[in-house]
Amino acid sequence: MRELPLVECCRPISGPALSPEAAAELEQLFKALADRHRLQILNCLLQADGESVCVCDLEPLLGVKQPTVSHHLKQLVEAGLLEREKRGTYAYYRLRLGAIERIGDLLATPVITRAS
Amino acid sequence: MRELPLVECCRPISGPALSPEAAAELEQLFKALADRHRLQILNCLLQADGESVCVCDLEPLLGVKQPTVSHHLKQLVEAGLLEREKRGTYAYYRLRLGAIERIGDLLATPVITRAS
DNA sequence: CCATGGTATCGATGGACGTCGATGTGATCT
DNA sequence: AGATCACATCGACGTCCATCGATACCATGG
Repeated sequence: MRELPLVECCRPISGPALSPEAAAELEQLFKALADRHRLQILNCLLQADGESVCVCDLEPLLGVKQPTVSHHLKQLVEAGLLEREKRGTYAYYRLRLGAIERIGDLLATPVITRAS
Repeated sequence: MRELPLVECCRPISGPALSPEAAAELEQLFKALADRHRLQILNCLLQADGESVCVCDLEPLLGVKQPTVSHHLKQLVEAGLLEREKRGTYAYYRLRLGAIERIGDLLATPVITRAS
């Protein structure tokens, strides 16, 4: 039979544990970041200093075909990280303000870390 | 034929663009975070305030079977986020110092963001 | 030394995801 | 209007991954 272990295990999870719903939400955000091509897109947009970038320029940078680029851009938009703007036949994408900072905040605040 | 677009697109990518290798490395880290159960494990360990937690206590918390818990813990160890310590028949896991902070740093430093 | 209990590993299965050719859509130009 | 170009969507294919039952491993207890 089990008695008290050497160290107190995961206490009754007092306080604001990460709820399954909140965990699923965070999961979605990190999934959007968990792809090398999407990371390169974000890096490119960050270097663009807030300016917009069109799809045609990302294709040679990433080394994938155009449908794949569009696919990744859509993922990032749906994750709330990018904004889309159409000018003529071109589609321009830019970072949503504070998107990256929001991620950093999530790691530094009670959402994932302890309560205090 | 293409002429100059309305806004200068992704400039010749001057400076420290995220290399494919660096992007792949970052991808691995975010993949480790892109799962609700692994996020709950991290949250639990953060609440444990640096103390260790054994597998048996995570099983009911996550609502998955023991092999699945071990699988996720292994993922987190391989990602460099957790450390494993065996005491008797129990296996205890704890956060590697500065693991979470390192993630935050990645988002705030030139690795992903612009050079300056 | 055998039984037991906690964990790790293996193998199979079902679902999610990245990729790209083909096609659709909408705007620009002649 | 027809042609062309940029981009989005669709459908299919291959691969990766989370999950869990079965089993192996290992330390402890009787």
